[in-house]
Amino acid sequence: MKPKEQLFLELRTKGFRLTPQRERVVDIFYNLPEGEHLSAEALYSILKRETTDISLATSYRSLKLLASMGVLREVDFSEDHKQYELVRDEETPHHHLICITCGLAKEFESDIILKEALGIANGFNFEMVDLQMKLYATCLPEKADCPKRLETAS
Amino acid sequence: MKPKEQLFLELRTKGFRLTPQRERVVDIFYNLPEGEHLSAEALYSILKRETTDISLATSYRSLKLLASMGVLREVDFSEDHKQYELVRDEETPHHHLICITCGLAKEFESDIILKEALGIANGFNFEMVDLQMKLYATCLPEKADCPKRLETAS
DNA sequence: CTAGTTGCAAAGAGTTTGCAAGTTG
DNA sequence: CAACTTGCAAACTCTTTGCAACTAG
Repeated sequence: MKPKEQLFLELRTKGFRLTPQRERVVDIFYNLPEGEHLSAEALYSILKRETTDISLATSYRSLKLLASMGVLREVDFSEDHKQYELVRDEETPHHHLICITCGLAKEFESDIILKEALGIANGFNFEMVDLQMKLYATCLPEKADCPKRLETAS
Repeated sequence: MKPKEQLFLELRTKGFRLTPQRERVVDIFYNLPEGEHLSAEALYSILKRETTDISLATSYRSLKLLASMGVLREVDFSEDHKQYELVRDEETPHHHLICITCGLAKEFESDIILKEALGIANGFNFEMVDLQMKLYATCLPEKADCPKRLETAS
């Protein structure tokens, strides 16, 4: 992703201000392991936990702002919470495998799917803008790398 | 999809009752062109328009009930409204191409995508349960079969 | 300084639920 | 009739917003 300094400059250029809250929000996302996502609530509680004074409203506002600047992307697989992830520059569209047992979401990419999707959009006379696939699954009993699975397996 | 009579029988078997409201809801979905979806609000206003006395709450409740029986499926591409579609029996997982200009959703299937998804789930040691792909797109200027596009095109 | 930002609490949108009255089987 | 459903309105959840106090540049 773009260096933080560049992002901060971009903020100012657009007439926005670099507040401590925004700085921390950016930090959190830049340090988030690739493939992880945060909701406004989750972001809020992380920030609360680590001294940073922030309100839930500001958490929501920062996410919206950063998403509108193309720094974050809204992804929606947890039904009721919108989640946000960092947009990384090298990136090709990626998809999510969501464990219906524990809710864990893993990312993956696929050229085959991408190519097929482009072709399909074309066939409908549409131009593809974004692609999101959600693959709901349960982990197999033998290889239980899903924490919840171990609990429920009797 | 399964014959209405069978569905009604199934209702009774499970201790549910066949109320006029439920009967109409089922009718509406059975007569809906393949690939169309309804939200609770939309269903409610269709039913209101055509004499059937129904409340919004019952509209929500019927959708939930029918979804829990596997008659309807929840699909979520319009951000804020949950939509429901009829589950048709012959069906393979299908996907949605969503026009970001007018919101129109077209359905499509793809063996290639299905096969790829199965393989990927397997690679993660997961068993695929459901697959939903959302392909966001705009229609191409030359072939504007999207109503809104014509308006906005200056 | 002054325009942008924050926190708070109130307002909104979509959905669910408690309850008394009404229906189905 | 008894159990299930309905309509209504109130409650809930997630998110947005108005406003006065605050702050970055």
